[in-house]
Amino acid sequence: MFDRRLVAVEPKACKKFLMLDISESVSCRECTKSARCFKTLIPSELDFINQNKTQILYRKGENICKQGAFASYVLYISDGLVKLYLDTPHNKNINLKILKTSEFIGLSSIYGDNIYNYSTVALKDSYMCLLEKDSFRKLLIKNGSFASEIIKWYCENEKQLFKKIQSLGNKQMPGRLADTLIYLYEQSLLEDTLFMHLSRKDIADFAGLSTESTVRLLKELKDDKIIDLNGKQIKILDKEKLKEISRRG
Amino acid sequence: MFDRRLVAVEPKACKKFLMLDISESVSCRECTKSARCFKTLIPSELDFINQNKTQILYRKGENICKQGAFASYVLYISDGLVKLYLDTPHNKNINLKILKTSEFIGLSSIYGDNIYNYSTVALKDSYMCLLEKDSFRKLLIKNGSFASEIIKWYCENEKQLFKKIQSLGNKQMPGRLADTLIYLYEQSLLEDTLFMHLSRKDIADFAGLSTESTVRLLKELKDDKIIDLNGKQIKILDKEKLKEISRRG
DNA sequence: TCAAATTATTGAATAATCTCAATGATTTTG
DNA sequence: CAAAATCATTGAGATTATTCAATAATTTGA
Repeated sequence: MFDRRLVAVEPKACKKFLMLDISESVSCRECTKSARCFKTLIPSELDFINQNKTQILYRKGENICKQGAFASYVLYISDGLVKLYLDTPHNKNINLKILKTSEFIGLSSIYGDNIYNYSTVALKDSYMCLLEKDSFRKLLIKNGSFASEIIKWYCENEKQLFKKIQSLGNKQMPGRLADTLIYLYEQSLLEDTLFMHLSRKDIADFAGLSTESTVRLLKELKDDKIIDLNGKQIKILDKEKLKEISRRG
Repeated sequence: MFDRRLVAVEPKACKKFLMLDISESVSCRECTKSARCFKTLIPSELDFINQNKTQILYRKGENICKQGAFASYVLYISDGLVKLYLDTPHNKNINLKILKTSEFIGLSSIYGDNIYNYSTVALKDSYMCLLEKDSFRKLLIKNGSFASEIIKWYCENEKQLFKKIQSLGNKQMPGRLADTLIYLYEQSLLEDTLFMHLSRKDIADFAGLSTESTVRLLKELKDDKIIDLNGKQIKILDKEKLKEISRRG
């Protein structure tokens, strides 16, 4: 899976700590978890990235990046599960995405304000590669195919954000929750422990609802046999009906 | 400004018609309205774009692209003013952006689904360059600096969308309207006729409110001497207070 | 393992926002 | 220019969604 030769530093010193890579990490050439865009790189370019990266383990619950913080790296999930969200005061965040192995975090810091525009937190222990922004930038300029793959990512990303805006902007509670459940369910197909890592508040923050409203609606959906609730585990029994609810708004 | 050698075709035949370019349009090499990214192109690349573009005039009120429609071109505003919005049923759209001269429309169709993910409408008569997607793609691959400039655009774009999500997702009416007014006011500094082209419903659709709520809140802001209303014209008298309202949500 | 802390659930009251309907103002069109 | 159409404004009532408070269930940590 990933390089296991990692050692925890001061495991009891504080609740949230980093595991530092004290060994040679997997080189980019041999990495089996590489994103599609890396396929466009020639070996010397891969080596170049390899020389400008660090591997780190983030523990479950740790913030990987924090909205507003100085963005020194582009992060790449070499193996993990991450929640991406917009930070707001009053403990009412907006969850945007679940990120899984082989996805980037903080791409926009390459050319943006040099700060992260969102926060991310590890939903389970996650191994990350930290790539230097400068190196990344150099590669983009040198290799148009690589840059094109990044642009492809942005196209998809934009589409997702539009969907979110549509959902928040003119759907009512049932539609918003349906959108959320459909999204999370699809993610859970790729990462079957997903729901075990999500609280009701997490789901509420995805849908832009209060936790209480979310709980009530989930119960209704259960009573209508559209979903099945079993503790944190959620299963969709009638996806068509959910989609219909999503459509109606 | 732009090439005036344009002739209306069948001006009385239908309310909405295109003016077709029956002359040589301004070549990309000489164009003074070019986006920053075009500066990264060498003359032969500019000529290449030039050979693969068409110029068209869209009349005020005409749809330039329609969400869900087949996306054959990337559009570039050579001179104009455009509203970008998400189409929804029940006549309740979400306005996302005001686009002005030198901005792109439909960039994401380059690598996305081959359909537009949003609609755009000309707020005033607008001259557009239609660029072939294929040519655009070829340039991206060939010229990493060009691609990097496009990525820069995406970074900024993403930031704006996050802002929108924050606003819709956890601000109440006053905060959402304040965000909208601040945004539109800044745009109006660059295009002073802007407000004359916007109805109350347009403003409401930017803020994600009903038209009636928008009207009521605008009146309150006027009574509090935070803005000045004069028909369609809106002026901000106390930007700090508006920002405070935006912050409070 | 047990107590403390956190998370989930439920109901009732409250607040936010929208819809509908009516009227006035402005713009468009023949 | 006058009628028609569209847009702006206002109030009242209905709807949607949140908050607060209380309790139950689950998880965490010593």
